[in-house]
Amino acid sequence: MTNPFTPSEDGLSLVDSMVQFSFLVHNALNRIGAELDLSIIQIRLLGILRDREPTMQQLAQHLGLDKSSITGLIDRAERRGLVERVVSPHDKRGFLVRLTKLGRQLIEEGEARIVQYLTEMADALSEAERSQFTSLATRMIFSAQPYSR
Amino acid sequence: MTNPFTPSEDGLSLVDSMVQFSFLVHNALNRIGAELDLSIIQIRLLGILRDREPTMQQLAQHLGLDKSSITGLIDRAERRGLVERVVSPHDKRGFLVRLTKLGRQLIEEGEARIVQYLTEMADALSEAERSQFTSLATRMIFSAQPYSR
DNA sequence: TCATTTAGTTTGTCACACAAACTATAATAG
DNA sequence: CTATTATAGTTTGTGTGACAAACTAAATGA
Repeated sequence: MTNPFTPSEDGLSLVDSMVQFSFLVHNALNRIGAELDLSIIQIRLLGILRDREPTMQQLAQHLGLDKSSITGLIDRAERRGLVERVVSPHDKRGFLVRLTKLGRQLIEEGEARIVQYLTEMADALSEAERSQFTSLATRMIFSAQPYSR
Repeated sequence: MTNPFTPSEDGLSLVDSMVQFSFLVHNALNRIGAELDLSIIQIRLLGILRDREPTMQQLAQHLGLDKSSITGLIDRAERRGLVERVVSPHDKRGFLVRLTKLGRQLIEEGEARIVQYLTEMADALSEAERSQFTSLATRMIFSAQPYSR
């Protein structure tokens, strides 16, 4: 195996290409987020809220985080006016978390930039190759074991 | 565009598949790292050191971090005995950063597990499809603009 | 009604990232 | 060959993000 964590000049192995591709996309999300003052976890948060109004609990599950992490995440987003806690109609202990107008604008702008950048990135491929890639990646995504050991 | 930040059940768009694939790999690195008490940034650090003895400066560039972040990163790794600072022979201000035996063992074990998991993930594809994927991903990697705006 | 879950917060701890100010050495200009 | 400037790295201060354990208040249910 060649070192998968540093760019070598050519001829990547399968694993190298998977890792480096992942970092490439991840770094792009990072930088695009930074332009809008959003971290990756905040992008994911707002992305989830785009079409959902989950409880804190459900957010924790969606994001794979501890509930105590969600408190802080929502606190900061709420302080910035991106999100609001709405007391749950059927459970006075809980909240529903909802995007504000500002939050919606921000995530829409962010997603637009992400789509643009990633689409440009995929311009290196032909149309046929792009759907090839989509199909191969999708198959790995849906067959992947939720890593355990 | 469908929401790229939450798994939908099927028919991913190109951008969705890129983002989700990236998260899938990233999460795997995270969890595998956690088994060995390594963060992703530490995995990258040790990975770089596998075949290099860079200065702090050069590490900052490799990792795309501020030099002050490197100080802390190396401090923690050194405290754990994974890495050592060696005074640079030609510049008494600087250091070379070097893997210790323990550090080398750890990154080798980590990389082995990463290779294993990602290889399994790619088992969803045939041999021909795997090289397809490698080639497509590699082309995107090497043609990617270092995102600017 | 009393005991137990459940939802979320608080507190404390740590990693990571940055920027600005700082120290010490190196390099360069006069 | 000194005086200035640049460079390498650390320190300090700030903020985000993550976790675990202890806690509060509401809901459930025996």
